[in-house]
Amino acid sequence: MGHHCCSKQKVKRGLWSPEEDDKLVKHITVHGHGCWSSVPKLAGLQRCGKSCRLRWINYLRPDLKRGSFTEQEERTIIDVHRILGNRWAQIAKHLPGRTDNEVKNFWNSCIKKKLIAQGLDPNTHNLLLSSNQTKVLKNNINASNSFQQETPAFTMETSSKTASASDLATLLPRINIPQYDHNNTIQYTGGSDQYQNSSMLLGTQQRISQSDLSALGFANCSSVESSNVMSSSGFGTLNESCMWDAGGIEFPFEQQKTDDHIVMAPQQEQNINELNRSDHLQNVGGNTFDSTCFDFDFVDSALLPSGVYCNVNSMDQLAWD
DNA sequence: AATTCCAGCAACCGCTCCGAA
DNA sequence: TTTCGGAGCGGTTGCTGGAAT
Repeated sequence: MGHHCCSKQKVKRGLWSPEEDDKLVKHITVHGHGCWSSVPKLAGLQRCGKSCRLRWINYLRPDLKRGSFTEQEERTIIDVHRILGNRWAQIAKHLPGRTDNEVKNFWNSCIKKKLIAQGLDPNTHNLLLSSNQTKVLKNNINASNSFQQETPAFTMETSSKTASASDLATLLPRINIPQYDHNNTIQYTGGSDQYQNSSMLLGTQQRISQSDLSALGFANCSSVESSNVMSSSGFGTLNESCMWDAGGIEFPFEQQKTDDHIVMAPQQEQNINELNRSDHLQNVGGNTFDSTCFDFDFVDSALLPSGVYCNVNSMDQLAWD
């Protein structure tokens, strides 16, 4: 059974030969792909258009990055996946030179297992807290003042302790994403428990209370300093000058201006223009960026029509949507 | 050395979305 | 408004090569 598009044609399936690759590359280099369904005929291939498209996108495209994933890329995948779920194409957009197929395979073959080994649910990224696991976790914490998981997905630096952010994931509803106030400084607000707070709120700074931490078993941890916050993109730090430091997680800011595929809805464009005019987006975490290097697919879940970040985390927002 | 097992990866399948007619 | 075809996406399959027995 072939594809719908080629059910009437006699097409070859399975692995591509170097000769076929060569024909496809030559054809696309000279003519572009145009309509994929016509590519095989024009290129002299006994393949269906769909197969040609996949071969080009996943293997033959000249801008593909080869080799294994870096730690930075791995962190990015985990981080974006936590927000977007199995939307591999969207995730791949944060990794220049990587394809959705590549990311998906890497997730299934590597990251998923790593997360499970850390006691994390790869779907929700929350702790798999069976009573036994909770017990083990608490024992580990009590056994060492400096609790640190092996190869944690993220870390959250406190004044003296480092805890896996994933372990704190259940605190999510209590922790807030940073936002920009009228003075162009980042604030984060109290309680995202609900959407009534979701419009243009600029609340007071908060600490993660000792009781919150204790509830998770972090009995020996000091309460998290106000300068440490978790955003929709994971954990980060507000440095002394109130600049957001994503702790190496840079994906929203790495998007290059060459991303000419970005298409904004008129409302989004207006929002971004407003942000630019009011200099809301400036040199955050040492990464200078503007609207053209920002991933709108990613931020639109956190961007209100008013053009102001709200304190609804992206997961909430996605669920809301 | 032969066989089995398994992880990683490339490719396929089937579905949805979107735009044109 | 409906239909149809192309493109894109996520899930799944199956092949391959290396490790284990």
